[in-house]
Amino acid sequence: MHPEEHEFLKNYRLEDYPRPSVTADIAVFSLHQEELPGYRREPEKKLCILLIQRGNPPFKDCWALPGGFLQPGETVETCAGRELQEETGAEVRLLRHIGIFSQPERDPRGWIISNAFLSVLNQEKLSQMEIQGADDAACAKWFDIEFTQNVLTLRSGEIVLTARVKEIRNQFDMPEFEILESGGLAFDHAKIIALALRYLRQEAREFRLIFDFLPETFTLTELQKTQEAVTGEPTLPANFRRKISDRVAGTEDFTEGAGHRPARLYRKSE
Amino acid sequence: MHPEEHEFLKNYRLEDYPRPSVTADIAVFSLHQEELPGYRREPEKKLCILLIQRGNPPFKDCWALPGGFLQPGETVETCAGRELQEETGAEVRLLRHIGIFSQPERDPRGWIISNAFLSVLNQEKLSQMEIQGADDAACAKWFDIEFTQNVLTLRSGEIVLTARVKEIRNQFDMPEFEILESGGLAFDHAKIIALALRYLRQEAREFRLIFDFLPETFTLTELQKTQEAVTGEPTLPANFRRKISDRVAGTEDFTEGAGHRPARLYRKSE
DNA sequence: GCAAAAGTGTTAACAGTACACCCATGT
DNA sequence: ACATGGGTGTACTGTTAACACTTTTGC
Repeated sequence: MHPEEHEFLKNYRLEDYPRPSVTADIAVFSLHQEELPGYRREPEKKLCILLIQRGNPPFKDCWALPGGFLQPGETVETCAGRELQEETGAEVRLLRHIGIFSQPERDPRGWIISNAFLSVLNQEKLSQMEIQGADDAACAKWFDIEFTQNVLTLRSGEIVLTARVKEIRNQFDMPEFEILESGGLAFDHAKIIALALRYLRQEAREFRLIFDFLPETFTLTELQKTQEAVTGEPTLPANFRRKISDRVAGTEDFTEGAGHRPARLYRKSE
Repeated sequence: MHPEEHEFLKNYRLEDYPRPSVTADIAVFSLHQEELPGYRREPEKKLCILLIQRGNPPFKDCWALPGGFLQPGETVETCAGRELQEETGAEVRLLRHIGIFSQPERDPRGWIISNAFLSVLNQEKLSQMEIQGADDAACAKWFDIEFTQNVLTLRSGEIVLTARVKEIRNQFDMPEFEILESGGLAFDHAKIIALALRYLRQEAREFRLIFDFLPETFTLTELQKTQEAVTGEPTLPANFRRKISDRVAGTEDFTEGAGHRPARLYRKSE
């Protein structure tokens, strides 16, 4: 650095200008298995999302996405990874930045802008996982997701959260969701969830991100059911197999004891 | 709001925690016409980007994307729109958020995180436009863009800026560009430009964002040449016309005096 | 006439859809 | 035996790429 530059920087005071607080909020998706009657039947897979019940105002007792404040020395990605790891105890392998939410009045505490991330947790880890209580001892739960005709429904046992949204374009033609009605969800998190879900579904239709729900090796039917659970659209098995064929590599292992012909196990290729 | 919540908020001090400065930086693209010899020839279109020469340290005299600090009461989108409008004098109709850059050491002035945006300026306005000097009286120029084999070359008259980059995935599998070499570009702006360009090309291949380079009505050949200039890939006219046919609506107007058969003018449909 | 762009038609290759069919297994 | 998922083949349809060809203008 030139001496001139050094001199300039010494006199430069970022603190003289107002600054916002910055957070990372993460929409973490996973799959929830539901056993079906009949010893041969494959369990049904359902898409679910992790939410945390707020222990403090604002939006006390409402449900919110896991997340937290950006700290000095970290990037927004590492912040998202750290917060999620603290919350779930699981290693975070995948993040996607899906938007930034900076409406001035979005948080009653003041000027707080949120980086929204998408993540996917391996189903295997999910079942082993003990969800850690957050720092403020609030409780965390996985909610099954339904999202049709602009109505988002989240269910966890007795708890049912719903939100009605509308897909719009802002003044700069950017795609956004507007909240028409929201019950039980904190802040603008219904918007974030809707956006994350739209992103995830788009990716899953193009055979991306679906591998991250499953263990290292899997059967093609498991992979297909995963795609169907995420997108909400059924596929014909024969066609799915052909389209996926150059994205997977077969192993020499097969499933056993399933009451039907053994299935070859595959892994992601490339 | 409950009285309890109100009480809590009164005692809550966001200022007690460290906060970063937040900026919006915009990669604005447009087309630059180049006349060709022969009275019948269509002028060649070249993709270009607006850069501003920094008048102050850090990176004094280097070239940077237009942008500025987020101010209280605005969203990052309106900040980007405002900064760009101040810089170019033109109305900003389109923005896309393409990423957030928050490496702690990215700006020597301190903790500054940047929201990267993509925008497109109508070619018509570009030719009328007098580029305004920035507040710090630095100069702004349009640079022609080349980006092949991971080498980014920006040219404006005598000035040539080059950067060598590499597309990588970070620890969370997020796509990123790493700067291997960068001459004359400030901060990490080579990364941002590479990411914006990749995004723009992807969109243009799928017939999006290309309309924003042109006036309300245009000929199909102009639209095709626009797509080719952006993606860097040639197309066969007959095939282009078929694929675009349901995204445009024909008008009753035709071009005149071009030295060849008149072309129908179209507008974007839907 | 001629060069340039405007615009239409044709074909072969390819990808996507729907469906029929056989295989292998545990109870 | 049979229900269930594993897996292959095939006919049909729509999309895409490549190329040939005609039209219309200004000089």
